[in-house]
Amino acid sequence: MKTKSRPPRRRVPLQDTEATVEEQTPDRPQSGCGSELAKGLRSRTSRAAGTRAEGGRRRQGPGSRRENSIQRRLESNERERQRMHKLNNAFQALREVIPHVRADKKLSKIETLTLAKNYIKSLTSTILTMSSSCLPGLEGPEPSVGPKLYQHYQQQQQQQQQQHVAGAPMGATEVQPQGHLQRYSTQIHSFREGS
DNA sequence: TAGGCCATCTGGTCCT
DNA sequence: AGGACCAGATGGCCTA
Repeated sequence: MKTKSRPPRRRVPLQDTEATVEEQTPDRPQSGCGSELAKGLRSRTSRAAGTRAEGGRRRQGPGSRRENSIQRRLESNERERQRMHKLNNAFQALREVIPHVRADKKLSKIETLTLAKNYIKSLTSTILTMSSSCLPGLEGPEPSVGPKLYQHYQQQQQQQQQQHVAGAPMGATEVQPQGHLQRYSTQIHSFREGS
């Protein structure tokens, strides 16, 4: 297990591999895995760009098909990195809202997901216990109770909207316990819309 | 040193 | 066609 976070690894571009040594983190030499293409590319390009005046092949300059292919690959790698960074940010955000015993120890991804699932279950159970009298038909801590709870919330929202349209004023001092649910609802809708 | 965790690259597949 | 997503491979870092 880890006790401290690591600095992000630096990528080593497939092109100009040798020229980018200074990009590497000092205590974190480059991962060799992704460099296979770079190695092959380096050896091949050095041949192509080298002193081979003899022989038939025209030198692969910028704009060639292979150069374009490599460029696309590099762009794809960059997008993939960004995607993984976003995923990791989401994991971090999740870690920060999950209570766990050892706050000094960073949760792994699998621990984060497992704890989050259990946390949601326990919260759902708590809600049901506290409000079972007001939410008929939602008794019991069953796995599918989350969607039911949300369904009930939606019904409540519709009723409130109807009342509002009918002119029934919402009490000015009325407590709004659905703040988080409201956000949850908005988020679900935005996910559905792909935003 | 082994094992766990992670970042990154890569090629395939799906989706828009 | 191009981007998003996914899973496998690889290798580095850290801890027990």
